[in-house]
Amino acid sequence: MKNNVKITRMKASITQEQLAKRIGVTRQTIGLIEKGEYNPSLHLCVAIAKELNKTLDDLFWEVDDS
Amino acid sequence: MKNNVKITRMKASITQEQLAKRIGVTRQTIGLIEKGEYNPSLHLCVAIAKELNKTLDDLFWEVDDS
DNA sequence: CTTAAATGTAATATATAGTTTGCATATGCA
DNA sequence: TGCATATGCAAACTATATATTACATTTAAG
Repeated sequence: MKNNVKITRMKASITQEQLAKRIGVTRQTIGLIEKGEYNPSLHLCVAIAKELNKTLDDLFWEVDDS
Repeated sequence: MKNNVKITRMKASITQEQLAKRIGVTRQTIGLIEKGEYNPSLHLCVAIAKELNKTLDDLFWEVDDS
């Protein structure tokens, strides 16, 4: 479950807590998603993408470690 | 939870059951996702997209009824 | 060296995604 | 008419995403 949430959030200069609050979810949930330890719901993925002005593909599609 | 799974699957000329089996999920799950009554996991969305040779955005991003 | 903010992590609880089974209905074909 | 395939639907069950609470760790600022 590798994804680009962490790097995108940091580029936007907001904290996990700020992102979580705007989406209506817990800080822990954001943390676990960024760590790749969660398999988030589509709803959540869409909410995160919209809040970060990205699309699903930007954040969650074929992400490679590099 | 509107999406393009049903129309894409039908264009590919496969049944719900075939798609489900290839993905490793139940027919009912595919049916409910197509009906928009489920909030599927990211894992599942990715599996469906790959099986249908589409991306997440193709199937699940800002889908409009028309 | 403190203090506060940001993040990691862990236990328990709750909501819901996904399974299993089974039956109903529609449609195409012999 | 009768049979097989594809889909809809519903109840009860299991697995897991997410919440809640709380504490530990890091880092920057005073």
